[in-house]
Formats: sequence, structure tokens, C-alpha cells
Amino acid sequence: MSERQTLSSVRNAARLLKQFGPHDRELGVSELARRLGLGKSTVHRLLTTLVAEHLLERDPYSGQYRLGLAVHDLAAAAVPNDLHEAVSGLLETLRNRTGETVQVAVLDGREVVYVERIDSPHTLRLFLEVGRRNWAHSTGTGKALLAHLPEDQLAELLDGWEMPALTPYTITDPAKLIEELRQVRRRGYAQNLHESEVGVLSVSAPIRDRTGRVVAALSVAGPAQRMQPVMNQITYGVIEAAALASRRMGCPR
Amino acid sequence: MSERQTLSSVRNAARLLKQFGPHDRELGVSELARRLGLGKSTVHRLLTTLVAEHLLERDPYSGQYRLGLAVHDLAAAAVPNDLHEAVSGLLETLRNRTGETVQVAVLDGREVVYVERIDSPHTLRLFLEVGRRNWAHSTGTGKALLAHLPEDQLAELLDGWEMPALTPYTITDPAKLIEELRQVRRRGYAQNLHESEVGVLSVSAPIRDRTGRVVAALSVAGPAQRMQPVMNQITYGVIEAAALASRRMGCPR
DNA sequence: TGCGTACGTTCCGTATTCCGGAACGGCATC
DNA sequence: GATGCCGTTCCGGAATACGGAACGTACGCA
Repeated sequence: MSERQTLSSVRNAARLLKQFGPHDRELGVSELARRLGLGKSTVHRLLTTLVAEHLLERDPYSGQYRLGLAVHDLAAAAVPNDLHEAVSGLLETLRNRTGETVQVAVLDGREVVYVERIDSPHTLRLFLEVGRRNWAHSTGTGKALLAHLPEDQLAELLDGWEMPALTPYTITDPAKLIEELRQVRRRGYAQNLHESEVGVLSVSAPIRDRTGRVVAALSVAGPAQRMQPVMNQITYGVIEAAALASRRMGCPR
Repeated sequence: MSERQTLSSVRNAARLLKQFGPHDRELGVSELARRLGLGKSTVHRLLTTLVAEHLLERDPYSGQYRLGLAVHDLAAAAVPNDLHEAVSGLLETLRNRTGETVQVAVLDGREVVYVERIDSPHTLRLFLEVGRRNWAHSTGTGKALLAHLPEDQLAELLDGWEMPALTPYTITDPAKLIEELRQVRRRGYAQNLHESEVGVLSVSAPIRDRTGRVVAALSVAGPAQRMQPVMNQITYGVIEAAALASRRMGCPR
């Protein structure tokens, strides 16, 4: 969009706010003027305005400025009400980018439930409707979710779990599943390699809420022949989309 | 401060951002113009500017605007690096307001450690230096902290805890302490009524971090004769200061 | 199917706002 | 005591910001 269509004083204010960070807790008029390339009187006026709006506050002793409480209020207001809103737009973008089915699932005991889904445009595609369930141990989303369960909850699920071998590749040994989940945590995403259905691959990454807790998993799934050649691109796209959804949920970077 | 000293377009931008909330996830040009009493073209320009700065984003389908990811980045930047920064200024204000000693403590096993302290100006005052420890069961800060421990951690502490009776009023029965802690949780603050030292009262409230977890307790303490007549005011001030510190830590309201 | 309403976008004239340099007082350092 | 840097205030100039009008589009209703 054209620079002419934006408000320079508002952009200056935004740029000023973005100067603050973990290593820049407090800043003064002159330092901000230097960083922003603005006059000191200009910066002084910006600061006064932002303090009036509680986006900044001034330390009465040092005279320096720092981010104010209204910033937290905005962040709280920015957090979506639900998962659907958090992934809004992200699934379409990823489906358009990869050409494959994109879905979001949550864990329910030893199963995953698909709560969001955008289908691949290909005729050959997975056919699973929202609300459908599948075994957690044999799907990418399931492994992405199991991997981030608290240890006691995972142990409780594993106790007495006779995992069905849906294909010759399905992990059915609890010890092997635990090792697999350790790998999932290590690299940040899960893969389903013919484990729920021969000929089907998927990549999944966790979506976290503002406390960092995993609340869902996002995945791309499709026929092995189409997925295999572009696994790296798909993996990257899944991780990026899940990270964006997490950030929308207020999860720190 | 004078209105003349602030930037009206920046104030408009701030007011616009504050229109968003849990019940106002997405807003359009005309609705914002109505709410803000501004022209639609003015609002359109504000929106375009804020989108450019990623403080807002626009839903490509509905055309409506919502808060953007930069808001979370600001909130993350707003969270103090440590507790000292979170309470900066709050202790002086509360001490000046109440005239009594104000302190912040953290829990260490069955003891509290005072990490911040502003002394009362009165000659008759508590004399405890930063770093000093005290029994958690007999202090306001201790009870405020114990009250919000996970149940298993509290049970572990209580197991085998022979609580010294520092005064005739000290709670030494674990069952009574548990009941007392339940009261503390219910009303949101703790009181020390001659329990650590006869003649000394205190009021404490918890400070929470961005996940809501209690990380410290803030309190006002002083001689019973001075504290007793103004307990309600002191209680209110303590709760308010602790809430402010919590909000600075990024804890939702 | 046509009409009315509301939305968002663009343009342009006007005047208000915003910018920044200069000057100043205060504080810290040498 | 001098110097340097900070933050604050003032004021003149010019650029920006405002908002009304006009327009196209979309939607709902009869």
C-alpha cells in the first residue's frame, strides 16, 4: 500500500512502541530521538500522548519511559475466543500452498478428533469429515498431541492401551511409541508414515495457547506419492502455520 | 497534562485499538467511525496505517479488522524481566499511602524470604532486612503463598511439619492451617493477626505471573495499634498494588 | 428482478496539526 | 567553574490530516 495512504504520526508512534523489548525496558527522549531519527520535541510529544493512553508509563524517578498496562489489555483482547478463530485463514493458505488436505485435531483420550478441515482440490484425497475420530498413536496429529502431554497423563493413557495395528507400519509397542514421541518433541513436528493407512502420509505440528500448553495439532495429509517429493516444504509450511496460530493464541515466541 | 501537548491522530489510533475486545473481535470501517465519532475516510486511513504496522490485520473474506500479532509482541516486551521491576514504584506509593512497612516475599519451602522492602517512616516499625526469612505458616505473605500452592506440593510441606508457636495466636494445627488457607483463597488476601509477633499485624495479597501462577506476595505490616483502625483501607491498597504488579507481569485481569 | 440501504474506497479542498530547531534550566561529570 | 547531555517549552512554517462528497459493490427485501 502507498505510504501516502498512511498517517506518519501514527507510524511514528508504532515505531516508537516497538523500540521497547526485553533488552530495552526503559528508554528516554534523546535515545528514542536518535533511534527514530526524529526531533526531541517530536518524540516528547509522542511519549506524552502514549502515556496519556496508558500504552506507556514514565518512571517517576529515572524519568525514563516503559510499556504500560494498556499493552496487556490489548494483548488480552487480541487472543481469539476459540481455536476456529485462531486458525482463521491459515488453513486455506496452507492448503493453497501445498495442494493437500489441511486439518486441525484435538486429543480425546486415546483418540484425536478433527475439529477443522480444508480439503485438497485433488480428486484423490483423504475423505474425513469434521467430528471424525481416529487413533492417536497412528496419526501425525495424535503423536503431536501425545508428545506434549504431561508425563503422568501419558503414563495413564499408555497403561493397558492395546494399540491396534492399522497397517504393518503402525507403532504398537508402548516403548517404541515413547521413543517416537521423544523424537517428535525434539524436532517440533510429527509424521505419519503409512501408519494409519498404507499410502497416506501426514505432517503435524502443535498449536499452543498463551501459557504454552498444547491445545491442538495442525497437519497436512495426502497420498504418499504426492507428499513424499515435497515433504520438506510441507513440513516447513505446517510448522509455520502452527506457530502463527500459537502466536495468535498469545503464546510467546 | 494539556490536550494541546498530545497528538490527536495518535490518540485516535489508540482509541481505535481499544475498541477491540473479547466481545468485539472484528470491527469494520463504518462501525468504528460511529464509535469514535470520526469520518469514514479518517478511520480508513487509521486502519490502513495500523495494518501496515501489524497492530491490526484484515480478514480477507469479511473485510473486517482485528488486532494483529504485533500486539502480542508488545505485550511480551511489556513483561518485566524480574519481580523487582514489576513492583517498581508500587511499594513507595503504598508505603506513602499507608505509612507502614511494605514488603514482597517469595516462598522457599516452609519459609518466606523477603526480597523487596520499603520501611515505614515511623520510629516504631518492624525491622527486617531484605534476605531475611520467616516461617511461612505464621506470616501474611507466607499464608498468601501457601494458599496458592498446588495441592500435592502443600501436602508435601505439611507432611511432618512441626509448626513452631511463635505467639499464643500462631496456627500450629495443620487442619486449621488448611482451613485458614481456604479462607485466604476465598477472599483474595491473607492476614497475620499477632501470629508471628504479638503486637504486629499484616495484610498480604498474591502477585501472579502471566500464566496466573503465584510467584510472590506483597504485604503491609505494622504495629497493631496503628494498623487496626485502618485495616480496610490497607487491605484495599494491598490488593490493588498486588493486582497492578500482576498485570505488569502480564497476568490477565 | 429491481430498488433501497449500508458498506468500503477514493478524491480533493481546507485548515489544522505536526514537526523540529532554538533556547533554556537542571544535573552530572571533570 | 566549565562542559556536556538531558528533557522541556515555544514558535514559525509547511505538510499532513480531516471529512464530506461521490462512487461502486453487495446484500436484503418486496
